[in-house]
Amino acid sequence: MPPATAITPTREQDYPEWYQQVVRAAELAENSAVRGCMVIKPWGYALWENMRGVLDKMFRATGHQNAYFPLFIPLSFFEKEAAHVEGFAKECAVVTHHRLEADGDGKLKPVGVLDEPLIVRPTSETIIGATYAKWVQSYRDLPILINQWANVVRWEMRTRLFLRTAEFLWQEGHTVHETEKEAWEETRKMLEVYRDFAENYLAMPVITGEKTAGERFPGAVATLCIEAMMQDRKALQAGTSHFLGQNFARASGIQFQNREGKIETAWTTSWGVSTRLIGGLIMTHADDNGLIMPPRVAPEHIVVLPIIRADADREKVLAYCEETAARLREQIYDGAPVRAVIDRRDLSSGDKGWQWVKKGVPLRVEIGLRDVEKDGVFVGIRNREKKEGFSRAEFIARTPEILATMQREMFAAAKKFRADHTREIDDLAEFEQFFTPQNADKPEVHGGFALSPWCGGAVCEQRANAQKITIRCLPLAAEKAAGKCVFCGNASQGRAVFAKAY
RNA sequence: CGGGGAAUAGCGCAGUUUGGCUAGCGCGCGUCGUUCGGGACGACGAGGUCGCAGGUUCAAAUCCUGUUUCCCCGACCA
Repeated sequence: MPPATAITPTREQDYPEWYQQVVRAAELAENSAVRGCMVIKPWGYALWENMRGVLDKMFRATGHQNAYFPLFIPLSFFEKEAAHVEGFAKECAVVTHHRLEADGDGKLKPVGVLDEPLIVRPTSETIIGATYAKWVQSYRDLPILINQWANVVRWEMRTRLFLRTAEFLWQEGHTVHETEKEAWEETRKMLEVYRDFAENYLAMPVITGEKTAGERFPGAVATLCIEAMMQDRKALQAGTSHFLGQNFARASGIQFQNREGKIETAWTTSWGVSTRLIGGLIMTHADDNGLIMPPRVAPEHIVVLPIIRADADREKVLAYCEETAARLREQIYDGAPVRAVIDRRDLSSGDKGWQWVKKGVPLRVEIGLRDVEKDGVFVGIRNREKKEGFSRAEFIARTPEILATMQREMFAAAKKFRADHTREIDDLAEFEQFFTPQNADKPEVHGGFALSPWCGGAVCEQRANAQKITIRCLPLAAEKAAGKCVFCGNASQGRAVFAKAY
């Protein structure tokens, strides 16, 4: 007997373990021999490439260019911004030597101590800032609008595939502006790009908001973020856009002569999303049978599965599959040809089908002799229960629409889930009850987003933190006069999103 | 980094307490045959320096020391 679900355990039985099993069953990534560092497998990397492709277009459309800066940052650069140092020092990988020599026992040991240690970038504000300082002399040199696709390293104590790895892939935008206003506009504009991408491509609803002082990027004046709700109702910070004020410009010496001929310090921003988004995508959409890829970023839209009973049928069925795949590829979905593959592997059809279910390919098209004879196809739509029969012509013609519908349904389902587990809470007892599991020994999935009035005070924020609840953000859309702080009863600044988080 | 658990074939595990024949099982993998529309079956077969390094012993997967990696909880964080 096969298991009732393709993934064991189910989300309800053991959510963290379910997550890992989905990553593995979908062949997205696996752990490597290096502590905290993952191998991203072809299916996972193809997903990342699609995500990257979309984001890259969006960055270009908003006037940005790509460039590349060094992996290593001289320690002295890093020391320049005090808050930044404090925030990242504990998780820096440091290069102290530049040569290996064999010792007597046939082992290699590092020799050649560097005069100045290099840190492996945890983020690139300082090295890019130092470069920009040379590039900027006049207001005519501004703005600088640059993005970098790169890997960064943060030596985290506890890692989880995609969600928090020691090395991860990301993009980091770094911009320089003449005025505070312009830098703020950039910060908000890029947050909006992230929201657009998360919701319209990943089908992952997000709340846009501003971080509290305690949750801010080290060295930033303000950090804006997009926050998503995972299926265990915890929050995931899915992207950030920082208004850095003049802090980093001052530290790096980014100055320019303004229109009046006076020397001024520039205004900078930085913004990033990472492979963590893949973790978010999984925890937003995957079910107990594995991953479900949102069509717009799926590595393949369709897998064609030939069902061959007898050798005599093989040629006929395969020819029909080929023709079907070719005609599918002539269809345009989301501005590009539909991505379809045929899985010719000689495996039993059930096994093969389940592999694709777990990988989350949006549409599985099963084709056997029966379909060939009646010019039909039998289609599994990954976010639906039942497989459906179509005439071939109808299915091919409707494929773009089916994919678009699926994308829409996935977003709607995720949005409903979030709404179902979001509550406005004004009362402290209710607040605490909301975040307390019924079964303390083996906590069940509970809680969600509490929209509660907050006075803006760090003391009240810490009262929440003590219960592992954090203020995810102050939503940009929040109404202002929202009553009394749920903790102290003082006048609130507006409702904050409280949640347990990754 | 603190607490807990783990590492034996690709995956999941037994064996370790009480050291002792040639280290087993299920799935997967290979070949052949029968199959094939929601996880097929039979026969034969391949695959392991028991995480790594030391030590104790006539003898180590098993005992001791160190170390690496993974998982869970906590602190920290994208």
